[in-house]
Amino acid sequence: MFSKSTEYALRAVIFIAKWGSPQNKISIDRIAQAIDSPKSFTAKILQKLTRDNVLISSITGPNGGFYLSEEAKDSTLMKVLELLDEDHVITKCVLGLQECSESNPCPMHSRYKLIKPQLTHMFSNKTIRDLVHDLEDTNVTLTNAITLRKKI
Amino acid sequence: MFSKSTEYALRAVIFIAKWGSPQNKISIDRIAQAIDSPKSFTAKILQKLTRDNVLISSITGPNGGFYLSEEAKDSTLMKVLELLDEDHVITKCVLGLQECSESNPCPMHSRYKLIKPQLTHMFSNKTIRDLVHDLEDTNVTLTNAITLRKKI
DNA sequence: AATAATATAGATATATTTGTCCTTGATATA
DNA sequence: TATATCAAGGACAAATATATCTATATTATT
Repeated sequence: MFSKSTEYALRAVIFIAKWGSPQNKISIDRIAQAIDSPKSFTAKILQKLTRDNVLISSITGPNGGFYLSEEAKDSTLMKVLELLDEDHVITKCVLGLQECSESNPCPMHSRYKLIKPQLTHMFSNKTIRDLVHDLEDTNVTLTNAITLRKKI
Repeated sequence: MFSKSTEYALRAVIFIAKWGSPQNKISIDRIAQAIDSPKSFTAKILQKLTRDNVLISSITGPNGGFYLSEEAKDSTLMKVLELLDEDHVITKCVLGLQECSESNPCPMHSRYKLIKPQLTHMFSNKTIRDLVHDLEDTNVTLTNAITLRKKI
């Protein structure tokens, strides 16, 4: 559904939000290992998400790394999609028509219009803080188990 | 959501099913113009869908072209996704984890599992015949109006 | 049999995505 | 102030997706 860039970004943001804080920043090495993504490529993606410190914050130097401010944790994962210009994956016509709408519908429009809001809702109705909180007492994962096994 | 290849394929199959028959085959020129897609590229994609005449049938030579047999019209659009190996767009983990499952869920799993079956259903609960029939008396489109305007 | 119209197939070109590497800049700490 | 540790940024490389072009095979019609 999403590009690899976006998949990495979503996983990274959740990981950073869960384990990072201004007092405990997370290095790109740790992030890439945790979410099983190519390090340098992930670094590039995170750069887009740190622009203007809207979502992710970063600090260089020793004990530097990435974290989310408490304010940033009020954002939703939809913010990630927007910053990467990938929200169109959800919002655009499934048949790729540029002007698909209620008055000029594609053959799938009447059906997809019932699903689209659910996808939007899925990424926008919970703050990152809530999402991470939900995860605290579950066995949820962000890593490919198959990769973990290789590393062991 | 889908690749351009898949978007073109879905639009093409619907168009061919609506206007084509063994007695009235549709040329690639007409298809590409109707669905607003690059001709040669679309031809390549249709080749994949004509393998073994599973979905689209084709005949070379004068008055040749593409059509769907009555049997093929019993298929669903899910068949297009399968033939192009794009059903994973719907079925795979939204965060890109290879082993995301009920027992090893990603943070979005519990939410996406409610939507995934609806997406599958959307592409598999109606035959292409039914879909085309639904379209007969509606103002549904398969073309980018903006492109139409350019051509006029 | 010749011709024209069609899809098929292969080669190539272009654009985009994904990925790596190396240098630079920033900063905490010794 | 020197050094080590971190992200930022730029250049490049590889893989994949998208697109075009040309030649070939098939077939209906003349």
